[in-house]
Amino acid sequence: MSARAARRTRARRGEGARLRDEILDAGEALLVQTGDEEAVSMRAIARAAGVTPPSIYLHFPDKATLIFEVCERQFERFTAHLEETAVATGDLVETLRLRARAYVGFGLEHPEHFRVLFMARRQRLPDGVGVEETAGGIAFERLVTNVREAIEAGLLRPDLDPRLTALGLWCSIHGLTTLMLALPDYPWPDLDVLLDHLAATHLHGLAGGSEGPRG
Amino acid sequence: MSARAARRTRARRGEGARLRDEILDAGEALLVQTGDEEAVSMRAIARAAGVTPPSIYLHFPDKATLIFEVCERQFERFTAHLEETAVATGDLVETLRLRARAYVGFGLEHPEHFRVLFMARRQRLPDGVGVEETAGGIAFERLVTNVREAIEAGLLRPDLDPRLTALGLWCSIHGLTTLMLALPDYPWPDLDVLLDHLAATHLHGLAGGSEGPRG
DNA sequence: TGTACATCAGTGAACGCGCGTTCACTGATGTAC
DNA sequence: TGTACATCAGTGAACGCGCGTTCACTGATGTAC
Repeated sequence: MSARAARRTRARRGEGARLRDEILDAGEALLVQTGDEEAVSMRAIARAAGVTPPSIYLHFPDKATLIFEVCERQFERFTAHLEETAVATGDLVETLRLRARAYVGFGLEHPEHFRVLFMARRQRLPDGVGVEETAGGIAFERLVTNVREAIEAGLLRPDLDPRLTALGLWCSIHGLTTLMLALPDYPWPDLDVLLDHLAATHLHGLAGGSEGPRG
Repeated sequence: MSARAARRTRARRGEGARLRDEILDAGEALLVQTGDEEAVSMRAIARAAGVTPPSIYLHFPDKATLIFEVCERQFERFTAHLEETAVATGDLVETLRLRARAYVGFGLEHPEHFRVLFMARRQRLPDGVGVEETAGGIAFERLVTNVREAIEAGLLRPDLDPRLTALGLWCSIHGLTTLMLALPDYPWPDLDVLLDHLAATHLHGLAGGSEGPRG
């Protein structure tokens, strides 16, 4: 049951960077397979990549940098997954629902990836990099835009602040996902029932038209 | 800067259980001080308690059990904090708001405690213990009751399912807390603004009366 | 067409470390007679 | 009032382990002449 990969054929001259990708792949695979961030050691990664530990240092200065890059990749995959799903409809509110479903779905299907992205000790940003430039920041801006368009189209109340409203949606969906991951023993209702309830809660509060709020 | 405690005076006969509490205290303190669950080793706990590592085994069979008990204590403290806050008013909806504020407040003030409670690898339940019997389960039942009473008092729509509604509230508040902890670099709006927005979103959707939902 | 040499992608062995846990023990405290 | 002894709350040294990282090296690949 060793996780040792097939014997690697050594890269040819000028192709040294090939191992770099293989190391990232191995780190990612280990994260998912073991489901344990602590189990992802330099030695385990080297083993999985079919290489000796010192080889990793030809491509990464230390473990922290390696793990950070593995997470970055994951985040890009996550946001790509969200965007793929979100463009599938022209209905702005329906798009919001699909976005929510995709978010929860990713979390439940890739719990360890999700954990690394959002439940890690602290999301480190490299110096000089603003939140707006990160994959996560960009994805959130798309959600803000989605909400703003829904407001402008009259689907949501005109007095809403798009950013605040997007944050509120994010909180609900993120909370649902993390709670389901953290407390798997809880007798959760059916996911569709939960999402429908959240959608109804938000929409009946946010929806424009004659049945608006008293205030 | 050693974390070694003052030299302990040995417990008298029959008072051996004293060290048990001191060990739990030390574990808890370490968790908060270092802010790192991995830094809480048996040796570090022994050091902080002013005792040698083997002494711990007089009171706990292994590390997993010790850490589990530290977390249990934390959870009880957390729920006690929630209940203290929640009984401070007779207004049911206001009580819900206070509950939310207390929840977020606890998370932001005790990030490591909160992390251990909800962001740990997997919340383990001892065999034969149901969720309803845990401190967390009991606290959630109180929230359900709070919501049910608000519905019965006509403060929330009569067609709402109390449990589902309580879950929805929990998701929003828990999501807000975990996101603020996970992404401290994000330019978060003022907490009061956020909570007011979430309250408005939920209330305008959940509130009973003439402006109810179309469905 | 051959050969000396530089470069490059790795290897193998070792470092010092802190970890969870075990084992045989010590020495103060209390009790029986 | 004294003393032998059981009990109890710990101690000190050691175990085997996997970790991140370093260091000197090897040997295949390509290049200059």
